[in-house]
Amino acid sequence: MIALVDCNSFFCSVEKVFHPGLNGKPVCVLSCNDGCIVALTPEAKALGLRRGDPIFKKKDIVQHYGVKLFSTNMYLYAAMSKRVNNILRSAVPHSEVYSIDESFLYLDGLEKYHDLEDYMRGVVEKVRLYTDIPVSVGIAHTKTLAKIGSKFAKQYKGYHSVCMIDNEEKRRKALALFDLSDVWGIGKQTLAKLNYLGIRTPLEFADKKESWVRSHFSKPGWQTWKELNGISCIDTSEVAQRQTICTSRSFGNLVTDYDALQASVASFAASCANKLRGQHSLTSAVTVFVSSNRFREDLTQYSNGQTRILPMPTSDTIEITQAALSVLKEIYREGISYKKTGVILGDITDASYIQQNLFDEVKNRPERMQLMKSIDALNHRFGLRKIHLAVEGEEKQAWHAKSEFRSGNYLSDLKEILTIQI
DNA sequence: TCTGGGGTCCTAGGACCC
DNA sequence: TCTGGGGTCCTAGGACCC
Repeated sequence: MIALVDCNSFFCSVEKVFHPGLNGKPVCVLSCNDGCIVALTPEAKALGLRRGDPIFKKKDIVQHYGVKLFSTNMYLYAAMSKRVNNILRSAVPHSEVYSIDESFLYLDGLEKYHDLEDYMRGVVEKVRLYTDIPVSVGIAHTKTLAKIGSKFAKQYKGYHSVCMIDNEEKRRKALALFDLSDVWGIGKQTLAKLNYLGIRTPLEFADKKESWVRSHFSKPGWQTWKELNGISCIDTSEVAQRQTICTSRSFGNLVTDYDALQASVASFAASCANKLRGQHSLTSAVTVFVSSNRFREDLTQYSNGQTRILPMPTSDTIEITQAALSVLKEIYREGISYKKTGVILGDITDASYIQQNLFDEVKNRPERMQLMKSIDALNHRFGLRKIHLAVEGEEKQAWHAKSEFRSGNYLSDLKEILTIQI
Protein backbone atom coordinates (compact mmCIF):
# COMPACT_ATOMS: atom_id res chain seq x y z
CA MET A 1 0.00 0.00 0.00
CA ILE A 2 1.05 3.57 -0.72
CA ALA A 3 0.25 6.64 1.35
CA LEU A 4 0.23 10.15 -0.04
CA VAL A 5 0.84 12.78 2.62
CA ASP A 6 -0.26 16.23 1.53
CA CYS A 7 0.23 19.39 3.60
CA ASN A 8 -2.99 21.41 3.77
CA SER A 9 -2.63 24.79 2.01
CA PHE A 10 1.05 24.46 2.80
CA PHE A 11 2.41 27.99 2.28
CA CYS A 12 -0.45 29.46 4.33
CA SER A 13 0.00 26.83 7.03
CA VAL A 14 3.68 27.74 7.35
CA GLU A 15 2.84 31.44 7.73
CA LYS A 16 0.23 30.53 10.35
CA VAL A 17 2.80 28.62 12.38
CA PHE A 18 4.60 31.91 12.97
CA HIS A 19 1.44 34.04 13.17
CA PRO A 20 -0.84 31.90 15.34
CA GLY A 21 -3.38 34.71 15.63
CA LEU A 22 -4.40 33.93 12.05
CA ASN A 23 -6.03 30.60 12.90
CA GLY A 24 -9.49 30.46 11.36
CA LYS A 25 -8.85 33.65 9.35
CA PRO A 26 -8.65 34.08 5.56
CA VAL A 27 -4.99 34.02 4.50
CA CYS A 28 -3.41 34.17 1.02
CA VAL A 29 0.18 33.73 -0.12
CA LEU A 30 1.03 35.62 -3.31
CA SER A 31 3.29 34.82 -6.24
CA CYS A 32 6.46 36.69 -7.01
CA ASN A 33 5.87 40.46 -7.32
CA ASP A 34 2.79 40.03 -5.10
CA GLY A 35 0.93 39.25 -8.32
CA CYS A 36 -1.40 36.27 -8.08
CA ILE A 37 -2.74 34.06 -5.30
CA VAL A 38 -0.71 30.84 -5.16
CA ALA A 39 -2.00 29.44 -1.87
CA LEU A 40 -5.07 30.19 0.23
CA THR A 41 -6.85 28.89 3.30
CA PRO A 42 -10.41 27.43 3.16
CA GLU A 43 -11.60 30.65 4.83
CA ALA A 44 -10.19 32.67 1.92
CA LYS A 45 -11.70 30.24 -0.58
CA ALA A 46 -15.09 30.71 1.08
CA LEU A 47 -14.88 34.42 0.22
CA GLY A 48 -14.70 33.55 -3.48
CA LEU A 49 -10.93 33.89 -3.87
CA ARG A 50 -9.22 31.33 -6.11
CA ARG A 51 -5.72 30.14 -6.77
CA GLY A 52 -4.35 32.11 -9.72
CA ASP A 53 -6.48 35.23 -9.19
CA PRO A 54 -4.49 38.45 -9.72
CA ILE A 55 -4.74 40.03 -6.29
CA PHE A 56 -5.22 43.60 -7.57
CA LYS A 57 -8.55 42.51 -9.04
CA LYS A 58 -9.71 41.28 -5.61
CA LYS A 59 -8.76 44.35 -3.61
CA ASP A 60 -12.32 44.95 -2.48
CA ILE A 61 -12.71 41.48 -0.97
CA VAL A 62 -9.28 41.68 0.65
CA GLN A 63 -10.05 45.01 2.29
CA HIS A 64 -13.65 44.30 3.24
CA TYR A 65 -12.94 40.98 4.95
CA GLY A 66 -9.46 41.78 6.22
CA VAL A 67 -7.78 38.97 4.28
CA LYS A 68 -4.18 38.61 5.47
CA LEU A 69 -1.71 38.64 2.57
CA PHE A 70 1.85 37.30 2.49
CA SER A 71 4.53 37.62 -0.16
CA THR A 72 6.04 34.29 -1.10
CA ASN A 73 8.97 33.25 1.11
CA MET A 74 10.37 30.07 -0.41
CA TYR A 75 13.33 29.82 1.98
CA LEU A 76 10.96 29.58 4.89
CA TYR A 77 8.67 27.07 3.15
CA ALA A 78 11.61 24.91 2.04
CA ALA A 79 12.99 24.84 5.59
CA MET A 80 9.62 23.79 6.97
CA SER A 81 9.14 21.18 4.24
CA LYS A 82 12.44 19.62 5.27
CA ARG A 83 11.24 19.31 8.86
CA VAL A 84 8.00 17.63 7.81
CA ASN A 85 9.90 15.24 5.53
CA ASN A 86 12.31 14.27 8.29
CA ILE A 87 9.39 13.10 10.40
CA LEU A 88 7.75 11.22 7.52
CA ARG A 89 11.03 9.53 6.60
CA SER A 90 11.48 8.28 10.13
CA ALA A 91 7.97 6.76 10.12
CA VAL A 92 8.34 4.31 7.21
CA PRO A 93 11.08 2.22 5.59
CA HIS A 94 10.83 3.98 2.24
CA SER A 95 9.47 7.34 1.12
CA GLU A 96 9.72 9.71 -1.82
CA VAL A 97 9.46 13.48 -1.70
CA TYR A 98 7.17 14.36 -4.61
CA SER A 99 6.93 18.14 -4.20
CA ILE A 100 7.50 20.81 -1.58
CA ASP A 101 4.25 19.78 0.15
CA GLU A 102 3.70 16.13 -0.82
CA SER A 103 5.42 12.82 -0.10
CA PHE A 104 4.64 9.23 -1.03
CA LEU A 105 5.17 6.70 1.76
CA TYR A 106 5.52 2.99 0.98
CA LEU A 107 3.72 1.01 3.65
CA ASP A 108 4.63 -2.53 2.56
CA GLY A 109 5.18 -4.78 5.55
CA LEU A 110 3.66 -2.37 8.07
CA GLU A 111 0.22 -3.98 7.74
CA LYS A 112 1.54 -7.06 9.57
CA TYR A 113 2.01 -5.06 12.76
CA HIS A 114 -0.34 -2.10 12.45
CA ASP A 115 -3.74 -1.01 11.35
CA LEU A 116 -2.56 1.27 8.52
CA GLU A 117 -5.22 3.91 9.09
CA ASP A 118 -4.40 4.17 12.79
CA TYR A 119 -0.69 4.14 12.07
CA MET A 120 -0.94 7.03 9.63
CA ARG A 121 -3.16 8.98 12.03
CA GLY A 122 -0.29 8.66 14.48
CA VAL A 123 2.07 10.10 11.86
CA VAL A 124 -0.32 12.99 11.19
CA GLU A 125 -0.40 13.74 14.92
CA LYS A 126 3.39 13.62 15.15
CA VAL A 127 3.79 16.07 12.27
CA ARG A 128 1.27 18.38 13.90
CA LEU A 129 3.01 18.15 17.28
CA TYR A 130 6.53 18.77 15.95
CA THR A 131 5.86 21.30 13.18
CA ASP A 132 2.26 22.54 13.63
CA ILE A 133 1.61 21.75 9.95
CA PRO A 134 -1.75 20.03 9.25
CA VAL A 135 -1.54 17.19 6.71
CA SER A 136 -4.03 14.92 4.93
CA VAL A 137 -3.32 11.31 4.02
CA GLY A 138 -4.69 8.99 1.35
CA ILE A 139 -3.87 5.27 1.40
CA ALA A 140 -4.41 2.97 -1.59
CA HIS A 141 -2.77 0.47 -3.93
CA THR A 142 -1.79 3.13 -6.45
CA LYS A 143 -0.56 6.69 -6.27
CA THR A 144 -3.47 8.08 -8.26
CA LEU A 145 -5.97 6.47 -5.85
CA ALA A 146 -3.91 7.58 -2.83
CA LYS A 147 -4.11 11.15 -4.10
CA ILE A 148 -7.87 10.87 -4.41
CA GLY A 149 -7.99 9.53 -0.85
CA SER A 150 -6.00 12.46 0.49
CA LYS A 151 -8.47 14.90 -1.09
CA PHE A 152 -11.36 13.14 0.65
CA ALA A 153 -9.40 13.16 3.91
CA LYS A 154 -8.93 16.91 3.57
CA GLN A 155 -12.52 17.61 2.60
CA TYR A 156 -14.41 15.56 5.18
CA LYS A 157 -13.67 15.91 8.89
CA GLY A 158 -15.06 12.42 9.58
CA TYR A 159 -11.95 10.79 8.12
CA HIS A 160 -9.77 12.36 10.84
CA SER A 161 -7.12 13.26 8.25
CA VAL A 162 -6.71 9.74 6.83
CA CYS A 163 -8.77 8.10 4.07
CA MET A 164 -8.00 4.53 3.00
CA ILE A 165 -9.27 3.10 -0.27
CA ASP A 166 -8.44 -0.57 0.23
CA ASN A 167 -11.30 -2.54 -1.26
CA GLU A 168 -13.42 -2.66 -4.38
CA GLU A 169 -16.47 -1.13 -2.75
CA LYS A 170 -14.56 1.89 -1.44
CA ARG A 171 -12.74 2.32 -4.73
CA ARG A 172 -15.94 2.40 -6.78
CA LYS A 173 -17.64 4.73 -4.33
CA ALA A 174 -14.69 7.13 -4.31
CA LEU A 175 -14.40 7.15 -8.12
CA ALA A 176 -18.14 7.78 -8.52
CA LEU A 177 -18.04 10.80 -6.20
CA PHE A 178 -14.71 12.32 -7.22
CA ASP A 179 -14.40 15.23 -9.61
CA LEU A 180 -12.91 14.05 -12.91
CA SER A 181 -10.91 17.26 -13.34
CA ASP A 182 -9.19 16.70 -9.97
CA VAL A 183 -7.76 13.31 -10.97
CA TRP A 184 -3.95 13.30 -11.07
CA GLY A 185 -2.89 13.30 -14.72
CA ILE A 186 -6.15 14.62 -16.13
CA GLY A 187 -5.65 18.22 -17.19
CA LYS A 188 -7.73 20.64 -19.19
CA GLN A 189 -7.28 18.93 -22.56
CA THR A 190 -7.86 15.38 -21.38
CA LEU A 191 -10.91 16.50 -19.43
CA ALA A 192 -12.39 18.09 -22.54
CA LYS A 193 -11.71 14.93 -24.54
CA LEU A 194 -13.22 12.67 -21.89
CA ASN A 195 -16.30 14.87 -21.70
CA TYR A 196 -16.57 14.81 -25.48
CA LEU A 197 -16.47 11.02 -25.33
CA GLY A 198 -19.35 11.13 -22.87
CA ILE A 199 -17.39 10.39 -19.70
CA ARG A 200 -18.39 12.39 -16.62
CA THR A 201 -16.84 10.62 -13.61
CA PRO A 202 -13.57 8.81 -12.88
CA LEU A 203 -15.64 5.63 -12.43
CA GLU A 204 -17.04 5.85 -15.96
CA PHE A 205 -13.49 6.19 -17.26
CA ALA A 206 -12.15 3.33 -15.14
CA ASP A 207 -14.99 1.03 -16.28
CA LYS A 208 -14.10 1.45 -19.97
CA LYS A 209 -12.41 -1.49 -21.67
CA GLU A 210 -8.64 -1.36 -21.99
CA SER A 211 -8.83 -1.63 -25.79
CA TRP A 212 -11.13 1.40 -25.87
CA VAL A 213 -8.68 3.40 -23.74
CA ARG A 214 -5.72 2.36 -25.89
CA SER A 215 -7.47 3.44 -29.07
CA HIS A 216 -8.43 6.89 -27.76
CA PHE A 217 -5.47 7.79 -25.58
CA SER A 218 -1.71 7.41 -25.59
CA LYS A 219 0.54 6.37 -22.73
CA PRO A 220 -0.34 8.97 -20.06
CA GLY A 221 -4.10 8.40 -20.36
CA TRP A 222 -3.62 4.64 -20.35
CA GLN A 223 -1.50 4.85 -17.19
CA THR A 224 -4.11 6.94 -15.39
CA TRP A 225 -6.78 4.38 -16.39
CA LYS A 226 -4.69 1.52 -14.97
CA GLU A 227 -3.99 3.42 -11.74
CA LEU A 228 -7.69 4.13 -11.26
CA ASN A 229 -8.27 0.38 -11.59
CA GLY A 230 -5.75 -0.38 -8.88
CA ILE A 231 -2.81 -1.35 -11.11
CA SER A 232 0.22 0.66 -10.00
CA CYS A 233 2.32 1.92 -12.92
CA ILE A 234 3.45 5.50 -12.29
CA ASP A 235 7.06 5.90 -11.30
CA THR A 236 7.87 8.99 -9.25
CA SER A 237 11.30 7.99 -7.99
CA GLU A 238 13.37 11.07 -7.50
CA VAL A 239 15.93 12.01 -10.09
CA ALA A 240 19.40 12.76 -8.73
CA GLN A 241 20.04 15.35 -11.42
CA ARG A 242 17.71 17.81 -13.04
CA GLN A 243 17.92 17.88 -16.84
CA THR A 244 17.29 21.59 -17.06
CA ILE A 245 17.88 24.33 -14.51
CA CYS A 246 16.06 27.63 -14.81
CA THR A 247 15.97 30.93 -12.94
CA SER A 248 13.64 33.63 -14.19
CA ARG A 249 11.67 36.51 -12.70
CA SER A 250 9.19 39.13 -13.65
CA PHE A 251 10.37 42.58 -12.66
CA GLY A 252 8.72 44.86 -10.13
CA ASN A 253 8.94 47.67 -12.69
CA LEU A 254 9.36 47.78 -16.45
CA VAL A 255 13.03 47.99 -17.44
CA THR A 256 14.42 49.82 -20.45
CA ASP A 257 17.99 50.31 -19.26
CA TYR A 258 20.50 47.80 -20.70
CA ASP A 259 22.69 47.79 -17.57
CA ALA A 260 19.73 46.84 -15.41
CA LEU A 261 18.73 44.08 -17.82
CA GLN A 262 22.31 42.85 -17.78
CA ALA A 263 22.34 42.84 -13.97
CA SER A 264 19.19 40.71 -13.89
CA VAL A 265 20.53 38.17 -16.39
CA ALA A 266 23.87 37.99 -14.55
CA SER A 267 22.07 37.38 -11.24
CA PHE A 268 19.91 34.62 -12.75
CA ALA A 269 22.95 33.04 -14.41
CA ALA A 270 24.75 33.02 -11.05
CA SER A 271 21.72 31.46 -9.39
CA CYS A 272 21.55 28.74 -12.06
CA ALA A 273 25.28 28.03 -11.73
CA ASN A 274 24.84 27.71 -7.99
CA LYS A 275 22.00 25.20 -8.37
CA LEU A 276 24.10 23.35 -10.95
CA ARG A 277 27.05 22.93 -8.58
CA GLY A 278 24.62 21.93 -5.86
CA GLN A 279 23.74 18.78 -7.83
CA HIS A 280 27.36 18.20 -8.99
CA SER A 281 26.59 18.77 -12.65
CA LEU A 282 27.97 20.61 -15.64
CA THR A 283 26.16 22.41 -18.44
CA SER A 284 27.10 23.10 -22.02
CA ALA A 285 24.01 24.97 -23.22
CA VAL A 286 23.06 28.38 -21.85
CA THR A 287 19.73 29.87 -22.93
CA VAL A 288 18.65 33.45 -22.22
CA PHE A 289 15.17 34.80 -22.86
CA VAL A 290 13.65 38.26 -22.52
CA SER A 291 10.09 39.47 -22.85
CA SER A 292 7.99 42.60 -22.57
CA ASN A 293 4.77 42.81 -20.54
CA ARG A 294 2.18 40.77 -22.43
CA PHE A 295 -0.66 42.45 -20.55
CA ARG A 296 0.29 45.93 -21.74
CA GLU A 297 -1.34 46.17 -25.15
CA ASP A 298 -0.34 49.83 -25.38
CA LEU A 299 3.38 48.98 -25.52
CA THR A 300 5.46 47.35 -28.25
CA GLN A 301 5.56 43.60 -27.62
CA TYR A 302 8.80 41.68 -27.96
CA SER A 303 10.06 38.36 -26.74
CA ASN A 304 13.03 36.36 -27.82
CA GLY A 305 15.41 33.70 -26.62
CA GLN A 306 18.60 32.12 -27.85
CA THR A 307 20.99 29.38 -26.79
CA ARG A 308 24.77 29.45 -26.64
CA ILE A 309 26.60 26.11 -26.86
CA LEU A 310 29.75 26.11 -24.73
CA PRO A 311 32.95 24.47 -25.96
CA MET A 312 33.39 22.63 -22.64
CA PRO A 313 30.81 21.55 -20.04
CA THR A 314 31.19 23.82 -17.02
CA SER A 315 29.66 24.91 -13.72
CA ASP A 316 31.77 28.05 -13.48
CA THR A 317 29.69 31.15 -12.67
CA ILE A 318 32.03 33.40 -14.62
CA GLU A 319 31.91 31.32 -17.81
CA ILE A 320 28.14 30.80 -17.61
CA THR A 321 27.54 34.50 -16.95
CA GLN A 322 29.76 35.53 -19.85
CA ALA A 323 27.88 33.21 -22.17
CA ALA A 324 24.52 34.49 -20.90
CA LEU A 325 25.49 38.13 -21.34
CA SER A 326 26.75 37.53 -24.86
CA VAL A 327 23.36 36.02 -25.74
CA LEU A 328 21.58 38.97 -24.14
CA LYS A 329 23.60 41.34 -26.30
CA GLU A 330 22.30 39.59 -29.40
CA ILE A 331 18.64 39.45 -28.49
CA TYR A 332 18.41 42.88 -26.84
CA ARG A 333 16.35 45.37 -28.78
CA GLU A 334 16.32 49.04 -28.00
CA GLY A 335 13.12 50.89 -27.22
CA ILE A 336 11.41 47.93 -25.53
CA SER A 337 10.10 47.99 -21.96
CA TYR A 338 11.13 44.63 -20.56
CA LYS A 339 9.11 42.79 -17.91
CA LYS A 340 10.97 39.52 -17.58
CA THR A 341 14.26 37.81 -18.27
CA GLY A 342 15.47 34.31 -17.53
CA VAL A 343 18.37 31.91 -17.85
CA ILE A 344 18.03 28.18 -18.61
CA LEU A 345 20.88 25.70 -18.41
CA GLY A 346 20.53 22.60 -20.56
CA ASP A 347 22.59 19.66 -21.81
CA ILE A 348 23.41 18.81 -18.20
CA THR A 349 25.96 16.10 -17.43
CA ASP A 350 27.55 14.66 -14.32
CA ALA A 351 30.62 16.56 -13.10
CA SER A 352 32.57 13.33 -12.63
CA TYR A 353 32.47 12.50 -16.36
CA ILE A 354 34.50 15.50 -17.46
CA GLN A 355 35.81 15.26 -21.01
CA GLN A 356 39.08 16.92 -21.89
CA ASN A 357 38.99 19.23 -24.88
CA LEU A 358 42.17 19.90 -26.82
CA PHE A 359 41.01 23.40 -27.72
CA ASP A 360 39.84 24.45 -24.26
CA GLU A 361 40.62 28.11 -23.79
CA VAL A 362 40.31 28.06 -20.01
CA LYS A 363 43.71 26.82 -18.85
CA ASN A 364 43.21 26.85 -15.09
CA ARG A 365 40.04 24.80 -14.62
CA PRO A 366 41.00 23.12 -11.33
CA GLU A 367 41.80 26.50 -9.76
CA ARG A 368 38.58 28.00 -11.07
CA MET A 369 36.58 25.09 -9.61
CA GLN A 370 38.28 25.68 -6.29
CA LEU A 371 37.39 29.36 -6.48
CA MET A 372 33.72 28.46 -7.02
CA LYS A 373 33.84 26.10 -4.05
CA SER A 374 35.26 28.85 -1.86
CA ILE A 375 32.62 31.34 -2.99
CA ASP A 376 29.84 28.82 -2.34
CA ALA A 377 31.24 28.11 1.12
CA LEU A 378 31.47 31.80 2.01
CA ASN A 379 27.97 32.52 0.72
CA HIS A 380 26.63 29.55 2.62
CA ARG A 381 28.18 30.80 5.82
CA PHE A 382 27.74 34.56 5.56
CA GLY A 383 24.58 34.81 3.51
CA LEU A 384 23.40 34.55 -0.06
CA ARG A 385 25.11 36.87 -2.57
CA LYS A 386 27.70 37.98 -0.01
CA ILE A 387 30.21 37.41 -2.80
CA HIS A 388 28.97 37.96 -6.35
CA LEU A 389 30.10 39.28 -9.71
CA ALA A 390 30.10 43.07 -9.96
CA VAL A 391 27.94 42.96 -13.08
CA GLU A 392 25.06 41.61 -10.97
CA GLY A 393 24.84 45.02 -9.31
CA GLU A 394 23.81 45.86 -5.77
CA GLU A 395 20.75 44.97 -3.70
CA LYS A 396 17.35 46.50 -4.29
CA GLN A 397 17.47 47.53 -7.90
CA ALA A 398 14.51 48.67 -9.95
CA TRP A 399 14.14 45.27 -11.61
CA HIS A 400 13.84 43.35 -8.37
CA ALA A 401 10.51 41.79 -7.58
CA LYS A 402 8.13 43.44 -5.18
CA SER A 403 7.51 41.62 -1.93
CA GLU A 404 5.65 44.00 0.28
CA PHE A 405 4.26 41.41 2.68
CA ARG A 406 7.17 39.04 3.20
CA SER A 407 7.45 37.53 6.66
CA GLY A 408 10.82 36.93 8.28
CA ASN A 409 13.29 34.14 7.53
CA TYR A 410 12.52 32.72 10.95
CA LEU A 411 14.32 29.44 10.36
CA SER A 412 17.41 30.50 8.45
CA ASP A 413 18.49 33.99 9.54
CA LEU A 414 19.54 34.82 13.08
CA LYS A 415 18.72 38.49 12.53
CA GLU A 416 15.13 37.62 11.64
CA ILE A 417 14.47 35.00 14.30
CA LEU A 418 11.22 35.44 16.25
CA THR A 419 11.25 37.07 19.65
CA ILE A 420 8.55 35.95 22.05
CA GLN A 421 7.39 38.13 24.93
CA ILE A 422 6.25 36.26 28.00
C1' DT B 1 -0.17 50.78 -11.28
C1' DC B 2 -0.71 45.82 -10.38
C1' DT B 3 -1.22 39.48 -13.83
C1' DG B 4 4.29 33.29 -10.92
C1' DG B 5 8.20 30.00 -11.34
C1' DG B 6 10.26 25.53 -12.20
C1' DG B 7 10.03 21.22 -13.70
C1' DT B 8 8.95 16.26 -16.34
C1' DC B 9 7.45 13.12 -19.89
C1' DC B 10 5.55 12.01 -24.36
C1' DT B 11 4.92 12.31 -29.30
C1' DA B 12 5.13 13.64 -34.06
C1' DG B 13 7.86 14.85 -37.54
C1' DG B 14 12.21 16.12 -39.65
C1' DA B 15 16.89 14.81 -40.83
C1' DC B 16 19.68 11.44 -41.63
C1' DC B 17 21.52 6.61 -42.38
C1' DC B 18 22.01 2.23 -45.37
C1' DT C 1 4.35 4.55 -67.40
C1' DC C 2 7.03 3.35 -63.70
C1' DT C 3 10.30 6.21 -58.52
C1' DG C 4 11.58 1.47 -51.70
C1' DG C 5 11.83 -0.02 -47.17
C1' DG C 6 13.37 0.15 -42.68
C1' DG C 7 15.64 2.17 -39.29
C1' DT C 8 17.71 5.85 -35.52
C1' DC C 9 18.34 10.19 -33.39
C1' DC C 10 17.03 14.76 -32.27
C1' DT C 11 13.99 18.51 -31.32
C1' DA C 12 10.04 21.43 -30.67
C1' DG C 13 5.86 21.68 -28.76
C1' DG C 14 2.04 19.88 -26.09
C1' DA C 15 0.24 18.35 -21.79
C1' DC C 16 0.68 17.92 -17.32
C1' DC C 17 2.40 18.50 -12.48
C1' DC C 18 3.12 21.43 -7.98
